Amino acid sequence: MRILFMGTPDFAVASLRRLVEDGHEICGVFTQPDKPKNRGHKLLPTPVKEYALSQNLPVYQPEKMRDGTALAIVQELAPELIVVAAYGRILPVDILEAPKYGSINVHASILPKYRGAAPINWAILNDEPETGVSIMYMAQALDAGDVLRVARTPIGPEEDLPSLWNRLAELGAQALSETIPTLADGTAVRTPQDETQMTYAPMLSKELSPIDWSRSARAIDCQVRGLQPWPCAAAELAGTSFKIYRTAPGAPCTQAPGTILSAGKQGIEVACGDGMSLFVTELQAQGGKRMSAAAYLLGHPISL
RNA sequence: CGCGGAGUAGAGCAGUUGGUAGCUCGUCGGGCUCAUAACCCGGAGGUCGCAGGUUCGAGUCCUGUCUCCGCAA
Repeated sequence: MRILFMGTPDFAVASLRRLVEDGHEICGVFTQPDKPKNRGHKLLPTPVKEYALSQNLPVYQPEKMRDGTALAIVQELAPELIVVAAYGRILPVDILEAPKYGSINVHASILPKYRGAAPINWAILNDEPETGVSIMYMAQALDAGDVLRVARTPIGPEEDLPSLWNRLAELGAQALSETIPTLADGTAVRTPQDETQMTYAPMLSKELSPIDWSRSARAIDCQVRGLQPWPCAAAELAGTSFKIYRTAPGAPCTQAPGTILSAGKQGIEVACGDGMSLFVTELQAQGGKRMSAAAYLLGHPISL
């Protein structure tokens, strides 16, 4: 099938790679413009752009989606289908409806749950037992189109975002690969989303970073696992601020939330709000590297 | 050239006004103990990111270069 692909991060690369491997004709790839946002003022291509160029696929990085130029490109490429995966932009309806088979999206949640920009993060933050990917038609409202296929996967009790992210990227690519033939032969089944069950997974921000030790140990652990690789959970311990990358369940305790109970090989044990403690086992100080709490303590002893 | 921090034993750090490199952990050997992630004794392990320069002498000063990281996005 003649496909126009749109995506930006490595999550999308998995799907694009699969389309290429499946032998589809990729007539073009849309990805976000390179932005000079990195340290040192460097322009870095998006992961999708990098992969597309390696495959000699034509890359387009329109600044605006609604000034007509993007639509003109789409019309010239004349795709039979548009596949979108984490593109990061809202597409106007005239683009969505341009191809013969319309436009479908790979979304990392079981719709109608977790519509929006950060579904994987929020699934972990909310301590969901499972999540998945949905392949759906794109409609005018955000992530609201009819669902074509769903694939589910359990979230491990200690799973962090990078792990789940990679698994869902592959799951999404697989589901996408399975869906496209059903569009071509007309066997695709469209299931409207149950709007009453809809929830949003809004974009993350640094405001989510600070750890509130009065929350339960489990909730904080989810916060730590779900906010990677950005913005990361953060906390001040013994007068120094840290990014917290990993924690482990502790034991019952009676001290006030936020109290440091111990600091040693097992990590830094902090009292939480539900009468349980939590071991901070992996962290990063400002300007420092990410390391185990035990290693950090060797050079920066914390006296209780 | 967006701001800033850092590169010293396997790991995390210290090293004052330049004078033959220390700490904690780990590691190896020995000991104690019913036992141990505990404790005691002893040992190994570093051309101090790289390249130049100043100096009688530089981890410590100067210049250049590479790499990593925090902020900001």
